[in-house]
Amino acid sequence: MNEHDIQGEELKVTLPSGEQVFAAAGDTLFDIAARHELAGVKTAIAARLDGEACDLHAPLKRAAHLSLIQPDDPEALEIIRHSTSHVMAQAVKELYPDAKIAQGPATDDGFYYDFQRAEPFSDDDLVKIEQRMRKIIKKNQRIVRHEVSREEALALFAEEGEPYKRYFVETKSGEVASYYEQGGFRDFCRGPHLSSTRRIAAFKLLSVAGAYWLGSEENEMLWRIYGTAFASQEQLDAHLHRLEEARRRDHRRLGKELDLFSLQETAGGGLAFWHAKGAIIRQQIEGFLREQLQTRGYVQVITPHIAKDTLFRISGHYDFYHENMYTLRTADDEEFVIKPMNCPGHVMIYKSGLKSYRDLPVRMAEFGTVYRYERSGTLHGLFRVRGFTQDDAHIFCTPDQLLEEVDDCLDMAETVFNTYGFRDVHYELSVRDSKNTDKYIGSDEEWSEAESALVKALEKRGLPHKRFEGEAVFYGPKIDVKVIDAIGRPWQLSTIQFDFNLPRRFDISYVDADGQHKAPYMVHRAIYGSMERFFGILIEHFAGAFPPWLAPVQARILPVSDKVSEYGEQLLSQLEDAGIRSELDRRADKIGAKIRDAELHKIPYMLIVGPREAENGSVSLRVRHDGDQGSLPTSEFIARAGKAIEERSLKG
RNA sequence: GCCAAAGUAGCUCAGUGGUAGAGCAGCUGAUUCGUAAUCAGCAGGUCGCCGGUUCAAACCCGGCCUUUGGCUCCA
Repeated sequence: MNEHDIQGEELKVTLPSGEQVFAAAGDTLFDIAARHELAGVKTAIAARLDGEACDLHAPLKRAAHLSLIQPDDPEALEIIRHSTSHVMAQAVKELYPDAKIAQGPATDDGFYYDFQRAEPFSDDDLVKIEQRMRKIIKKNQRIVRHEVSREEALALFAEEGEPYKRYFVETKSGEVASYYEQGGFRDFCRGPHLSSTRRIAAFKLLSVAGAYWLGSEENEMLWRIYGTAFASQEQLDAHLHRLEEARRRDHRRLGKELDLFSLQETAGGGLAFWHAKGAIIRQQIEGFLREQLQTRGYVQVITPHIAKDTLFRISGHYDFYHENMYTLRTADDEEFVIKPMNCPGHVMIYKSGLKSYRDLPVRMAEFGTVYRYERSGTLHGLFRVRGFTQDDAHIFCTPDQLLEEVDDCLDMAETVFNTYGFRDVHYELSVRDSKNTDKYIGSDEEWSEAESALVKALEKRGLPHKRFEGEAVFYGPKIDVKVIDAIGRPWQLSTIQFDFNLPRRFDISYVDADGQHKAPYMVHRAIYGSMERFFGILIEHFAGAFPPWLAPVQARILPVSDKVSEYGEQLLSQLEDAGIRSELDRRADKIGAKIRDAELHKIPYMLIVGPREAENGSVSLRVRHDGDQGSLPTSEFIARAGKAIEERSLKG
């Protein structure tokens, strides 16, 4: 901030090796690095001063630690992408001078830039813009940072006719505004950036979409162009390959192909129909969790789907959740609400009798189906629906039971995720904004007690977590759990969430050892979250190739010819008796075709039978993806498959 | 909800104003076959819906419905 003109002054620079050298103030970081022959000067994307990324050609202003950011550094990607977005904006301005630039940040997996323009951008335009970008990159234009006063920046963008940029200068700039320039294109930007356009090694424009200015529906809609960039063509190709892989695994596509579920236009959007095969999977994932509930001391309850508005007026949902709720009016003019949440119902059950401290903790679970109105544009396969079933539970406990309860929730989540093969799990702790405690319900004591239970439970289990200040909802702190699927995508599944609001609103209590009525702590927790969404995630995680315990059809018998069809029928009933979900391929196809069909249906066990097997009561086992396993007695196969199913193992 | 794109057989998709097509799946028949596609035949469509233009519309125009990609992650 207060860097005075210190041109020429000798400043101490600490190199990554620990060596300390002197450099003149005003020397560029690149020159200093080059002079002292820092490793990778030529390949560096940017520099790092005291840990903070900055331009390679930024002038040295103070004594600092200096290091270089290389292309494989995670920070490098953000810089590469941000610079690519500027080049894209430059290309757009060159091709379509009437376009106004809005904003163009790097994102998690690429970048975008928003433009205002009378005409939308077409796919053909994207191709043209890409070509122009390549030209700009080839020209090796220097990307130069300028620092000017706020007023100069305002004047500059006024002159360029860029109202959106002016808005950003007005709202975001301090006394000094920085802008970057390359090839005559100027963009108000904090940086850092690449030193020249040539440094962009690999990029691709992906799509165009409408996006509201500042994300608000009140505002006009701008055109957003999405793209991505990487440090090398290989990395870009790998990324595009991942996108392709994600498309291949798309649960909407697999759901149709494997006859698992559908969404019916006639019934309305966002309502899932679980077909027979999908329903089998649902029963398995639900049954697994019910076993967990059983062993972990939960009670399982069932609450009504609709309730009088009164219930949701008490809970407060009627007021702050009204626009997401479906309501009904009866002939005798009573209002009913289709439940958007299970918690009020569970609180009513808790409240239905006097509770002693000896009754706590009460762990109340329900696969509760809720309906929430979502705007049509937000619906997305099974991931965003209007009707879904939560594996919901509410724990009512005393303050000294908190830690153990949170710990058990984490333990349950871990057990469950292991079973599905989610090895990589992230924990996120959201706490209140300590500077602004007014907007939260609950006492300071409750908040700190709850937070400490969450933190201690995580620490006790040795689970690293990220902490988000001010991210808690108004009624309590929470832990969100994210899992990483088979192709590296994160999904937020579980949540463990304190609620200081509902116990107050419903005025629930327990009688403590001292005879006093006290308010219990209340914790919401879900492991899968929504059964629909979790199902969608599982379909994509397994690419439809479910492990034996989940597979709707676990084994398919493939007779080599109808000479052994009788043996096939006999085998089918034998397997069914053993509790293995099986099918018999009675078609007159050749064995290769039957195998192909079974593989495409992703059936875990294929049992090929011919005269040899019929002779001695055996099967020739073929395991999905792994191929021929040779012959074995039927009883042995039943034992093997039975074990894999019983143990819920991921492999056959 | 808003913006863009799309909607043709169960599925994937051709079809730019003149008799609606292919592959796969399905059915029938032949083949009786040993680890990812045997051959032949048959059947299958109000071209999302409603209206308009035209001698004539899957195709052009308008409206609606649905789906898809998006809708402030540091300027």
